[in-house]
Amino acid sequence: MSLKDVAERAGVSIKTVSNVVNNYPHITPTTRAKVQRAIDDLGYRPNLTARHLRKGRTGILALAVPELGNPYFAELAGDVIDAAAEHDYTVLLDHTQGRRERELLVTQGFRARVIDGLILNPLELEPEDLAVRTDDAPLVLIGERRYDLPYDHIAIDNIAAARAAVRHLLDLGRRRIAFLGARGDRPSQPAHLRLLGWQAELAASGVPADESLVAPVEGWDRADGAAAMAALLDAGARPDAVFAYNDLIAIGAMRAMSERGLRVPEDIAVVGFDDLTEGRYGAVTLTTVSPDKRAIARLAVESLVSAIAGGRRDEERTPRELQPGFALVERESTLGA
Amino acid sequence: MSLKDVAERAGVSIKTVSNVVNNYPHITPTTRAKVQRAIDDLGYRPNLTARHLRKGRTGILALAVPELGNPYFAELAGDVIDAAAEHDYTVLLDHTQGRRERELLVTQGFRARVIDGLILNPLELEPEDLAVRTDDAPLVLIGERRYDLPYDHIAIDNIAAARAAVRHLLDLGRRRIAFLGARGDRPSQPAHLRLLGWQAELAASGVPADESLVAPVEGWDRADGAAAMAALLDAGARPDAVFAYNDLIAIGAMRAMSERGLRVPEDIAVVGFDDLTEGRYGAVTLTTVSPDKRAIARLAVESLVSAIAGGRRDEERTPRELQPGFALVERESTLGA
DNA sequence: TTGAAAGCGCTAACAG
DNA sequence: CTGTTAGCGCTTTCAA
Repeated sequence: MSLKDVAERAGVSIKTVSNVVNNYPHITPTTRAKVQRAIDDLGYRPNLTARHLRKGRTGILALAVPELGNPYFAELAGDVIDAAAEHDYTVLLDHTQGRRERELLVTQGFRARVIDGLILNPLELEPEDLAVRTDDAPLVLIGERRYDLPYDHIAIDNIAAARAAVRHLLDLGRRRIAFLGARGDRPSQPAHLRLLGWQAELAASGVPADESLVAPVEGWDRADGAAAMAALLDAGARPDAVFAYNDLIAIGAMRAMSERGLRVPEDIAVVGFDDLTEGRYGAVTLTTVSPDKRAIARLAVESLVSAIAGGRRDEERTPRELQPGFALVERESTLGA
Repeated sequence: MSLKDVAERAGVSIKTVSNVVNNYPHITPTTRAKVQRAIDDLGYRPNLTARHLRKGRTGILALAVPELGNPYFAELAGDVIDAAAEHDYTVLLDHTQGRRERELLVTQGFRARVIDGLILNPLELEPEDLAVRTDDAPLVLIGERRYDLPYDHIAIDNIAAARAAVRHLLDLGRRRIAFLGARGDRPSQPAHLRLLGWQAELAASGVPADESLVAPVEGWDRADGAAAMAALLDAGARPDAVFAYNDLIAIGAMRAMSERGLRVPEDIAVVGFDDLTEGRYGAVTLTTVSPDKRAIARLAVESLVSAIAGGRRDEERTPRELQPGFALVERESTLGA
């Protein structure tokens, strides 16, 4: 069933039907009614694929995040879907599992021209991977990592956010503040900025940064946090506070502490990062850095939509560094019940 | 850039290029090399939209879940994406917020013909909404609700699963077992089967089903669980166990208990449903019914893919009721540390 | 083994 | 205000 069928049934031309379907204004009410009638009778629905082929746009954006099992990305994805809907775009979701080859595949546009643009949160992708990108769909980057490439990048000020977290712990009188979430193998990678913030705030307060309090993690989930905390404690470290790369790691760490009979915050105060809903419902609610996810989603979508509409090629654009706000949310894991 | 450009550059016809791109076997190596060279030089990528228009299929499935913020659906979505990828399909994700009109919109195919099929987890949709469905993309239903309509339905045996949970509590000697997650306004709705299971298992054991231990919820998140538990306790109920509709409600309920100084499981044992990773990292780990999410995802995708391939119209199909397995995972919230 | 040509369903000129 | 026509880029008969 196509425009043609409707046209035949209504006794008009294809163009007229198209006009009705697209709400083209100058149509006599009689014609419109006649056509509408045929549309209803036949149950006609326009074929968007054909429309897209013709217009060169599909109305689909892709969002690629490392892992939907991480509530931060799930919540963000929901916000992106909502923001995209406001611009009449729908969202195709990918998860890369934080693996470089998957991230690479996504940026190289393996959906060639079914998407109009891509929002990517890279974890392992290297600048050179992005530099040789050939796909011409607009790309917007989100997340902690910065690439000095001609793509808009949306992320909160991670260093400032980390400093605020550490500042809060220092203000509470804690001095032996551990950082959970370094990557031993590649020190410059994802958690870099938050680690820098930790160092900077300690330095600014004249508190020595004890490297034995920096714990590496294997991944970014609760199990990794629990393992890292256990390793830290087993190695004999005695922190009085923990700043975790994210809430999941913080939650895993708290579990490890409770298994060892350590109390939060009396023995060890904990601050996380992401403000997951999950952190508000533990036995001890979690103090955390709360990035403005809605703003991140909105800015990413707006950036992409304008790039698509503008039809500018990436190389011709001046990339923007957009920084939504964040807030430190103080809860029981630092303040007590 | 199109096949035409490549053809011109290679000095062959469009068809030949198409053959190369599609790995059509009977091509002389010389020709293939020549064409491949042109493809590489030009950086040609096939336009999937055009291919789809021609073939009548898009290679995109849609998955519509109530809420990505609920980790159960986020985890399930990840599994569906993986299962779809095995069949060379990609997934377009929607969230309906459990609102009937959004669910309706999705089933009526507002993405008309950009998707080849739809997997839907309805919450509020009524049978009559589905009965008048006109969109002809195959549909597969997942989740607790059953509709007697010609669509495959994939869900674990909710009554049996609920009974196993209640059985476990009874075996531990609990007798005043509350059910958290009824919907006061519409008793027949989503949580129906699990409530039935609660009733059935109590009846089978000769334990009276105390209706004052059935607590309604406003929604399905942690806050709803906390509110329901608080209301139950404030009303003077003194359960010695709680079976929650899902893990989020159970987690919220445990938070409400801990705020009142009640201990889990000493004072009240708790069983949830969904087996979220989150439940394994609280101060008290959560006993829960663990549905086989991977199997649900796999079956849903396979059902859809075969319906698409078969080209059968819904009315002609014999709907199947597929039941993946589940397991009761016993943890601290019923067994203690 | 390769080429020519038709057509998937739609929109956008351009006419009338 | 409405009709005709030419493609968007691809696959697919049908020939050569």
